[in-house]
Amino acid sequence: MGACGEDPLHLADLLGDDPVEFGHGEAGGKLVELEVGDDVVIAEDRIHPFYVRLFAQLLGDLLLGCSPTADQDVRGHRHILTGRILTDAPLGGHGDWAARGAPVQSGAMDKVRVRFAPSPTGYLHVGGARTALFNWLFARHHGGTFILRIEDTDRTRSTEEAIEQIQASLRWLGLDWDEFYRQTERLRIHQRYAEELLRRGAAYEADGAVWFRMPKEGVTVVEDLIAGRVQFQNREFKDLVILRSDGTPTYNFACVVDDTEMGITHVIRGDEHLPNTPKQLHMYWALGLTPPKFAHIPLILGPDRTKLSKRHGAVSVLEYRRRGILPEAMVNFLARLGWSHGDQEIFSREELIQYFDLDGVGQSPSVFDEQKLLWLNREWMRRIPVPALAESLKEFLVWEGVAAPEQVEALPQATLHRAVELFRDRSRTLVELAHTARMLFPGELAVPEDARELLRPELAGPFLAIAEALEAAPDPTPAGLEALVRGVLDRLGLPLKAVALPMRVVVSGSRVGPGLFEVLALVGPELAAARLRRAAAALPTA
RNA sequence: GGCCCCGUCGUCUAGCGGCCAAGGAUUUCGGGUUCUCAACCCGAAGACAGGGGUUCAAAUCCCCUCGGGGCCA
Repeated sequence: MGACGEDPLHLADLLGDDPVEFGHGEAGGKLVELEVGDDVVIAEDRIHPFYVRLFAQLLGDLLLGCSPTADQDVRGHRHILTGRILTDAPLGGHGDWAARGAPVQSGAMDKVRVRFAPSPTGYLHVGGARTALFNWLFARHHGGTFILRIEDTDRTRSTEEAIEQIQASLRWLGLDWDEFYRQTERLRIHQRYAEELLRRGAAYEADGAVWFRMPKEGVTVVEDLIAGRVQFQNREFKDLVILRSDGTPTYNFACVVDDTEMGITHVIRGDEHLPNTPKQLHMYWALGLTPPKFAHIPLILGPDRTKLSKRHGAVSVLEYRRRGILPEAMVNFLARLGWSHGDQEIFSREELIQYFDLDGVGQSPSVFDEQKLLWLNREWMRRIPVPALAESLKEFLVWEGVAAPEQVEALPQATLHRAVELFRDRSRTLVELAHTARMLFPGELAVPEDARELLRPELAGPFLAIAEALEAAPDPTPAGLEALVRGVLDRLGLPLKAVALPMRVVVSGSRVGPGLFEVLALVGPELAAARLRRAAAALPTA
């Protein structure tokens, strides 16, 4: 279409009379005016730059037909799109801020938009999860938008399964995303930006690839929200490939383009990306764009103080789920790794959202300490409402082979709830809780090694007497059973101490656990009696 | 090898020049309580990497060294 230089074209002319519904959610709005001349101007305060760009993509051919213009000094909430390069309207930002080393102080800051951008080459590990969490918390704290962007440009190593895993991990942690993208779907956009760089002379073609020109003298200053001011000597830089000969973008370039296109305001990512930042800054500047703010968070280390990786054992988020860690505990733990709020240790999701900000993030790397995770997990086991915990427990009962699904379903809810109440104080994980719950189900309980010597032959008589009494128990409550058992023991002239521990072992399969009478009531007098009888028969004969 | 980042109890951290003979949490070890375990309560042990400055005063600011890590080659 040859709209350039001709009469202003109104949106209505392109799309009919009605204003177009555009975007969704809070960021959505209505386009009221669109002119195609030297510039395309969309005037609508409520619309976010991202959607403007999205729309521009729809009109891509039209825009590409225009003669490009220089970037405008954009003011207010107006978004000016040139024929090829699409720029947003950074509020109060000016191109030379980083050169001067002064962070952008925008009076009316754009609504926060952050992203988590994993490459789908494997499961989500705890380091990535922490980065995702910090981004999510930052977005939620500021009422902004959290974006999940899959960096799947490396097609040989990216898998669909990994994408599923990452999403499942984030969902489990309760980190919901507002927008979702995949990099491979955006190739054309990357190429368009590369063309713009070529046109501006900031890039050149060689060996079939497109190279970005890096400055070779002076210094580049990165004003990091966490690391502070970091200077790089430009003589260290070499030109870098931004588009490979096959047309795919390289990491730094794709990152800049996507962050621009998505209107990212804060790039919160791992410290390992800090050396990439000056390269990215120069690309923003070459494009006439105001860069987002950067916040590089210190890495998470393994016990050997090297970057956490597979070598350190369990690092997959879903692996911790399988181990019976609660998402509440994991989130709490991850948040406290590198971030703090005074002396507080336990944070609910709501508190984290309320308190989290970048000024609470430290500068030094932290070691992933499973001990503390386990402690937090038990704390959360005690805080979560019993019905919810019981619900989570059910799948572990099956996974851990404690009971068949139909057995789990057959268990009275009151029993399950009571069991959770009694056991959770003594369990650090749902897995432990599940194993403790084995006593609830019919079947033989193995006598643990450390309890063998408790089962002495002379207990046969008392066991049988108690079993008999239990079979006729009039009151199956803990108090009722206590009275019953104490009565039998009084008749036999035995102190409770003499049989309590062996009984617990026989009835529950362990020498540790809740109060004896709680256990009897929980297991039920019938099952308890059966176990006592079988034990009496199996006792070693003197 | 070059560049960059980091350095408070084993671990997570508070500390942002005087309130610190360094606080909390976890871990470990004692004690109390109980039929056992857990929980709970009380207690113990445990750190400003080292050296120079600046200052009346430094864990806090500056420099060097050492140590650890990351990125690139």
